[in-house]
Amino acid sequence: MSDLDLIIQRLELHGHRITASRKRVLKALLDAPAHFTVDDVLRQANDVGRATVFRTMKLLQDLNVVCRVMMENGSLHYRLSTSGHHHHLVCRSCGQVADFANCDVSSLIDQLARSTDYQIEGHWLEVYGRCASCRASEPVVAG
Amino acid sequence: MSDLDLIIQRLELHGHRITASRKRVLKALLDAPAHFTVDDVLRQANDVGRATVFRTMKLLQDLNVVCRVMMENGSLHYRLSTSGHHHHLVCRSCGQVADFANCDVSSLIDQLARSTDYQIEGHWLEVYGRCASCRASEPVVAG
DNA sequence: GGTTAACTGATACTTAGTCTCATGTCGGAC
DNA sequence: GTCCGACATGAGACTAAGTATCAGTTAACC
Repeated sequence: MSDLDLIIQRLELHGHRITASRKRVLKALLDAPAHFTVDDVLRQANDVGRATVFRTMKLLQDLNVVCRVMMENGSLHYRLSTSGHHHHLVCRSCGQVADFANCDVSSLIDQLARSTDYQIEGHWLEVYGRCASCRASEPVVAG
Repeated sequence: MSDLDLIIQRLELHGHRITASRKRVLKALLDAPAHFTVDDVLRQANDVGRATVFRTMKLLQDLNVVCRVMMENGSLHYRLSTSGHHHHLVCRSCGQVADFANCDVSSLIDQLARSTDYQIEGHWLEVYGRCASCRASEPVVAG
């Protein structure tokens, strides 16, 4: 079963219709590079209306088909979502994104819950750095 | 020395001019509640131009006078910045924001650096939950 | 094939922020 | 004290990202 079929199945399972526009958006996503903007999808699936692309992206977020990556400049990118809860490690130089799921924030969370009297229910973590290949090609400035 | 004077000093120190518009923006910030949007500042300092308010807010970010808080709905709020590096704990019910600086993400960072071959240079963490008073007034639904 | 609720797309609108450029003004030099 | 240039301002046009509206279309179930 292809990735496309799997996503379609998930849509059906949640009572959403499989329409031509949705299929076109899905194909655009699956053909896209590792991360992309809504605008990239609009250009790729250029016969699908703007509003529909936005609606579809939101739907796919709700179904955990895609997730959002906050780039360091504040712009939002999207990415096919592999696992459930995970975070992103974004390369400042080339923009490459790596996922990580071993999110060891739980001890911090426990500590916070005790010290602040908040009941902690969620968190959003993005990590920025430079990937191996960028480090190799742009040697660190002596300091 | 007042908070206003301290900020003005910091502006001067970095070679920025102290203008009437900047002072009006600063007063609006200091009078504002714990967190606010650029729009709130615009309304408060309503004789200062839109572009100037945005420019001033950016300048104050660069000088670490204010910091940005990402609300869970994706909208950006601002907040007078107390310490240096810190994170926010946002109440989902009332929007109250608490700072925390004991950011114990370093072990996670070390772990990530080893496993991913990225050189980690920064991170952005926001934590969401419910504050003590909201928990008291809205008892948890049985489940 | 008919029905209908869900979906679509054109378009107008909103929000958040940037760009441009003519005009204004801070503050150091004299 | 006033001169002057670089810095700052504000009006308004523009951009980007997303939402709202609504008449028309269509998938899915019978």
